[in-house]
Amino acid sequence: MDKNRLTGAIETLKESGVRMTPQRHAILQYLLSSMEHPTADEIYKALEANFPNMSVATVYNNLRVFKDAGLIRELTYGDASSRFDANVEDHYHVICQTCGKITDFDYAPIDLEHRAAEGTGYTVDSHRLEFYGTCPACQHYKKIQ
Amino acid sequence: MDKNRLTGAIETLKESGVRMTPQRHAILQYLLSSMEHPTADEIYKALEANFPNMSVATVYNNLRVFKDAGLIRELTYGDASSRFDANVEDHYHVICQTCGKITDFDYAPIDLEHRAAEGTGYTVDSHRLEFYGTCPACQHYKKIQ
DNA sequence: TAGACTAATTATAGATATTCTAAAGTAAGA
DNA sequence: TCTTACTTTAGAATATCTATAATTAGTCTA
Repeated sequence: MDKNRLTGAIETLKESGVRMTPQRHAILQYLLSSMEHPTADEIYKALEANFPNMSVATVYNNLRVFKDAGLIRELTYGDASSRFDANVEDHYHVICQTCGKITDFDYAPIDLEHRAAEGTGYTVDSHRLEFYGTCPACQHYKKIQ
Repeated sequence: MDKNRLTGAIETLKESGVRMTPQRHAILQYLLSSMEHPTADEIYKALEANFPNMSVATVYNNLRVFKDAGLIRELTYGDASSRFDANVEDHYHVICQTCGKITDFDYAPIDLEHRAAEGTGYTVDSHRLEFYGTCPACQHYKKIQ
């Protein structure tokens, strides 16, 4: 993991008057090191061994704190639970419809917001674009079946 | 509502071996006549008067049946409950972040799926694009406040 | 460093959305 | 009409997430 991102994130939180606690540090570290866009429950389970007394509510509370501080993004898809992405740069996602894996797809943001605004009378300030298909692993699995 | 869409939908279901029941007919009719992208609960409440004994489970069951038959699409957003869209033609949505209203935005589909596939190794077969902002009514409301 | 103040964590209960189960009902073909 | 398999119903079960209250733990000040 990029150590600077963690220290930068801690710094950002400090500036917003958010205390650093062991649980917070661990959740943040896990999010920043993960490329897997984990759910709250996955984070909870991953840290359970090191924090046997940690409550699920703590995970949710802190995810909200991080989100409010602009450090992470919440992603909601068809499945029940939200996923969290520590990459807040502009990027799109490709999602495997077989296993649910989410992969980043870096691409220059499309320029359609003003057209959407014109076409509907809304003011538009952001957009979300996702691609659906099959990841390499699941393609392979389907082939050998 | 377009009567032909309803009869066409019933025909499609028949071909997939799905029986027509009064509840199914009502749910389908409601979906096809609604421009509001209703939630399961909204459908349930709307039909409660005519079907006092209908169960919520029936609404969910049938939405799944229709979805599997390709007659409707399920839309999931940040808020808790799914919305259902009987318009399965290619189109995008603009969503009001203040009141939750969802408006269709007809636009020629963007052509990025092959790039997403190249960039990630996935096979890509669909995409979803949404715009977020403020609807005309909420803009007005904010102005006069 | 001691004490006080405030924020964070924990455990638990609660809210909401959706699915499951088993029994009873019903559409549609023979 | 009869039969059979699919549907509906009611209610329980499950899952995710939030709210609450009590306890714990940082951090600030003297």
